[in-house]
Amino acid sequence: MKLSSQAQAFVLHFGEMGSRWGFNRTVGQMFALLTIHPVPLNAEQLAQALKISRGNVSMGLKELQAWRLVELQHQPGDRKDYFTAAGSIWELARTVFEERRKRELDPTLSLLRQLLLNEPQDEQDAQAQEKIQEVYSLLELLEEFANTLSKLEHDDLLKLMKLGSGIIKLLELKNKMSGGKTAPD
Amino acid sequence: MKLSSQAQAFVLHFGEMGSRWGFNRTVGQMFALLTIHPVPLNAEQLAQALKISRGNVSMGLKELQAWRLVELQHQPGDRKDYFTAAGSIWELARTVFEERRKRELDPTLSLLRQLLLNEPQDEQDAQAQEKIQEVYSLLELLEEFANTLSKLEHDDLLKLMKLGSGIIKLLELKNKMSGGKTAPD
DNA sequence: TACAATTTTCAGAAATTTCTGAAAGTTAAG
DNA sequence: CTTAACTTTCAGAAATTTCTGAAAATTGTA
Repeated sequence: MKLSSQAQAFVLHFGEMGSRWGFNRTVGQMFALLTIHPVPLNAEQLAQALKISRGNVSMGLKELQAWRLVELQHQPGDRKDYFTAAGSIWELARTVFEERRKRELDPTLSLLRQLLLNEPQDEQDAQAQEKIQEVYSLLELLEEFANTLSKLEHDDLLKLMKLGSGIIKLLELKNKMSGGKTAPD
Repeated sequence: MKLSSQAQAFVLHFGEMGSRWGFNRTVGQMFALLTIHPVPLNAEQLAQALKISRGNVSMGLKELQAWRLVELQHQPGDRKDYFTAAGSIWELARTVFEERRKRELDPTLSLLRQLLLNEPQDEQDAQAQEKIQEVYSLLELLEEFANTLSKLEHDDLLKLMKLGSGIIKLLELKNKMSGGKTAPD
């Protein structure tokens, strides 16, 4: 398990970025390594390549599985578990996007929904309630939009992302066609 | 500085979510409080309301200013600095979105660009290079898309986000207009 | 200029997160 | 059933992050 210098730099960087993306350094490194490495790796190999303990690898793999980012495989005649990144780069990106939406948006939506059920007790509460409603509406819209993007076919998503400022023209176009009313769901 | 029970819950929750959104607990709480509170607050009030030290408030405010999420104000005849959330909920959301793009995407794009300059030294390097190129292309596209969204007028953004699955029809429409050809569904 | 009000800094303390490695658990094969 | 190969767990150690509070710096006012 000798890493090419390119792979090495890639792996270390994803370790450092890890915390910004929702996991810790070693989990980030493991994910990067499994993504860039052409063939599946077992826990021993991961531990050796990243110079971390066997136990740490086990915990990291558990987390990556919870994120649905890695896939377990078996090699005939070998009892060890082998792992690879779960799918293409695009599929991985989608998965990260979806998991982050779940972790970053859902708990907040759920709490705010809860708070909005309470009857405001006084003027102060009522003011807070208003703000909470605003935040809730925005996050809900964001969640739905993220959902829509998640469900798009690869081709459509690509097209959309490549539109650039052309997106404005398209929105105008739509306005003309439908006379200004928003699409049904 | 007594918080309504609603505000209390809101603030505590944003503290807990803080780390997922890129800041720590107290910074998250401070942001939530400044967002939900109807009038500007000074450092002393923040410290008291959140039961944290004055020094911690100072550091937190510095960070929130780096994120461009709070605004400094002065009250006539009072030497203290007063702070509020920088703009409406929508403006704040945009700012968080942009800052996170900067922190989560830019450093990686920059590293990958760097790596792609290196001539692969061997077969292994070449394989890694290919993966790196794939990741780079995707993140670059994502960055551009995020940029496009950032620059949209509020109205257009709202329209886009509300499109739901209508977005597919719009993409088809665009296809027809520009003579592109893809099989209809 | 001197002073008092306020903010910032930062060394060390406290809290939290991550990591290790030995022990316990699991599983396939004989 | 037994054993050996492997994986998981988890208590405590190590590393990292966050927080405090006293001292230093800054700033407006007289």
